[in-house]
Amino acid sequence: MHISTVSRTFSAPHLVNPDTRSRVLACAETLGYRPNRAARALITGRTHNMGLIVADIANPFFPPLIKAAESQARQRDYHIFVTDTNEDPAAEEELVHALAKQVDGILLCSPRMSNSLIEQLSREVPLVVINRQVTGLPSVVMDVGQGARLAIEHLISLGHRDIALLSGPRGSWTSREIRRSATTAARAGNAELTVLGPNPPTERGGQTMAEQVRRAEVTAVLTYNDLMAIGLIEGLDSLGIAVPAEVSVVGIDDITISRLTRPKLTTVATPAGAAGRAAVDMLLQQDGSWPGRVGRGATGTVPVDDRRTTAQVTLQTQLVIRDSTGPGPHGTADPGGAVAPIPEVVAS
Amino acid sequence: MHISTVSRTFSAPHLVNPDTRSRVLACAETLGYRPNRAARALITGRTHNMGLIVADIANPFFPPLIKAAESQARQRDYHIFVTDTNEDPAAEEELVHALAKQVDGILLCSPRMSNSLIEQLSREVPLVVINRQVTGLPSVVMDVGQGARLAIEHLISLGHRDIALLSGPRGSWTSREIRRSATTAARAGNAELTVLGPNPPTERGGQTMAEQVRRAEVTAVLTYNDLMAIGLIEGLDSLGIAVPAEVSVVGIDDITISRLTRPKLTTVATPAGAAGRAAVDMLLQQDGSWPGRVGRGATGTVPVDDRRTTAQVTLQTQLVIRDSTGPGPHGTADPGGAVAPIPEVVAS
DNA sequence: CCCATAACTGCAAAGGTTTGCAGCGAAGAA
DNA sequence: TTCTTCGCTGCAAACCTTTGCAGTTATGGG
Repeated sequence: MHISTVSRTFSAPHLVNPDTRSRVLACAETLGYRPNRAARALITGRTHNMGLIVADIANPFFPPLIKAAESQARQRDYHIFVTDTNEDPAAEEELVHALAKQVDGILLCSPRMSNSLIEQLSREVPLVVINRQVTGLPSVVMDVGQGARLAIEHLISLGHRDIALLSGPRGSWTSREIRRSATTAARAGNAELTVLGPNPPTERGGQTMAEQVRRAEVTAVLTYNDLMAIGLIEGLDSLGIAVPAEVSVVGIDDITISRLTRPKLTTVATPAGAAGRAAVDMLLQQDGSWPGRVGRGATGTVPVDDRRTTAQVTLQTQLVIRDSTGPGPHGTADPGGAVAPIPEVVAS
Repeated sequence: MHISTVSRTFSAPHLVNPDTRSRVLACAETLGYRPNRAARALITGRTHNMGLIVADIANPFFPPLIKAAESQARQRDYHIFVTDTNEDPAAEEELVHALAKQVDGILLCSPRMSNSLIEQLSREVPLVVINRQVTGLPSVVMDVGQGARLAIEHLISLGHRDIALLSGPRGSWTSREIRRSATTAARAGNAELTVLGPNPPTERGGQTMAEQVRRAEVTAVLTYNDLMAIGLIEGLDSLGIAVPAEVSVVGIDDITISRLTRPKLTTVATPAGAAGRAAVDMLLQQDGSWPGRVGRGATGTVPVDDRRTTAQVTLQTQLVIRDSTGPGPHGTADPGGAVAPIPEVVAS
């Protein structure tokens, strides 16, 4: 019995006689043999792994995305390797290089690198970016612009005119998007928007800004994410400022705990799970157009414009009104009841 | 210039003439060449990757452990691939197999598999188990037994005599440990311990148990982890039962949010970061005794007793008293002030 | 009975790197 | 000068699969 027969029993079972096949399998069983995926990858050019690089695994925003991506990948017979960059752009680049040859593609989630660096890296390994738009690269973004607009409009309808925005980390596309959208929404509603930041996107980041929020003399705050909102509420609390009685706070993400803190957080829900699934599928689709075992191997790169599709998926967001927002100093402009839920929608 | 020279430039720079070396480097730069780690692994038998399998990445207990392990590994020039099993033992086994040939070893964190399966798998790839003890395998455990004892003693000192334990998932070594220790501690203090479970180790798992906790007519509850404690408090709240006025609740883990909920959670702090670092180091140490490129390759397995060291690291835990525990119906037996902090200690 | 076809199986090259061994020239020692 | 030694580089095998091609045997049609 030849090695190639063994190989075929595992990778193309229909090509081998059922008898032989079961003999091989029995033998493999007793020997504890399993095909070496690394060696297989060497020749097929397909590892059946994909990488997922996130900024901070401890941020509760990511786990649902990760889990959704993992289960989607599993269905497609792929495995996902997750790694964490500690919000460090340099670590991001290094990880892409390290993963490049061990995976068939990488999901870049909320990358902090520059656009040009991302484009450059995309010539080395297929990339899909999440929460960012890079020309020529497939991406899935959650429409935080719309979410920020809804949040600001909600605050304005509650009678708030002096609003602060706690922006996110430098290099975050999402943060820029929120800022842009919040600014225009505030202007449209005759409200003043004070931007405070950039800040680390963590609970601590929000907590330490409480003092500055007080000094800014605003009656409402929109934060880059829920973690900062929760931290801010905590910080305001220890300054003796009540939420929402004196200051209203809106977060973004709708992480699990935002339902568990007191007051429960008003926030913009982002469809993290859907984003993870969509990103996996986009990567798999793009992957088909990459050189498998053909091409120049290790040094083989692909001209950016050769890509079949550079689809952009946009996922809708949705305002969830809970207890951290209340009427502003000028009284409520309208009752501000619960906003009709907006269905999760995929556009391209 | 020969390929082997290029190879040496990257893997053994001191063996090549500085001039040649820089010429190679320059050339590699312009060509965008980087050594193919998969191919290298094929021959050296070392991938410089390690796997980390956790039960549920969305459980805030894991991220600090993951991050600590990652940074420790990075210092040792290793990368960590994290994967999630959704609390599913079958997924655990499958992942070990999938990872086996792509990593130099695997960290099994809170595995739900049977001991015998773990031992069997350990013949295929080096394994270190976290939060579990498996004979013959290196492991790092947090002393939750001690933690549970401290928690029960704390409750008893507050005057509680009827205490419930919300146990964790089936197959969890930690849960058995907690139960064992809590039982003896309760008996020693003349308290009655009612065990309720097994339960999914999530917020929902705690929330849905509120009704049963009420029926059990206890005045205090120890839960398998913080997530369940938070869920339980939520559930009791919606039943109109006040914490800690009517029922005291103690969690285990001291996850970040336990400081942010109201009331702030009394809990047993576990040194997750230290555990992650210790596990990485143990794996690296064990790794030295494994057959690299020698041995029978794909089918090569190692007799369990050939292991150099089967060290067991135990990390101390610590009770953190916050606001979710208060005096029981019989009054406080002692003032129950803050317990002196126990330093993080590594024993073997 | 012969030929075409089908169903398997064996052969060998390829994929990118590492590494023991041998070769080569230069420098130093005798 | 001749012999060692040293520093560097080239050669080729090996790692474990996959896969196109060719070979073998059995089967069915003419």
